[in-house]
Amino acid sequence: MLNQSLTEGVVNLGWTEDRVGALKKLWLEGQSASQIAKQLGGGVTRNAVIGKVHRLGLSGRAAPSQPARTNFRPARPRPAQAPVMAQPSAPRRIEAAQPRPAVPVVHEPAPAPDLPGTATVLTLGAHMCKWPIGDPSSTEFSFCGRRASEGVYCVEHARVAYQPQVRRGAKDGASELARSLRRYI
DNA sequence: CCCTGATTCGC
DNA sequence: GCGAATCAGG
Repeated sequence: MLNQSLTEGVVNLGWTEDRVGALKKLWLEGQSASQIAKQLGGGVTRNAVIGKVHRLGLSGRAAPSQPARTNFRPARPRPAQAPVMAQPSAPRRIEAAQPRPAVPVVHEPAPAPDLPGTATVLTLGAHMCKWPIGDPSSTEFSFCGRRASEGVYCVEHARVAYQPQVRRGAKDGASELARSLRRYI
């Protein structure tokens, strides 16, 4: 069998129509540049993907993972490799953002305050339980939201929050505490 | 420190 | 045209 695996590993396939098509598809699906780069393979980096996306004019999609930065970056103060003189008659103009269809802002419906973990920082009222649910850095983060009775927590969470003290000296008190806390994590 | 996209500019 | 380097930000 002849060697047909010379192209294995890191290879620089160009932007064939196939790959460009895949890029468009994945990008429009909302995949991040790094994810796309990973799937395309061929040693393409996320920078390459982003660069291609811009060249294709695909930038600014419906569901960007994160809002792009708002500040304009002044210039790139890079340690110049060669002291080439600047072009006097070809100043780079600051291109204003191209007019794009305004992105409709979707408002979430008010969550039911009955179920724990449905109150967001926006909907959390004064008398709602402020026990955190989930990872605070996640978009899924929320608060318990039930009626607060003991301080800022509901009855159930107040018991956890205001545990007076661990009975030291008790047999295996630590694991007992851990067990009691486990259901709240 | 992880990640995101944006931009510049040497190649 | 390409993409590394760099930036700004979550």
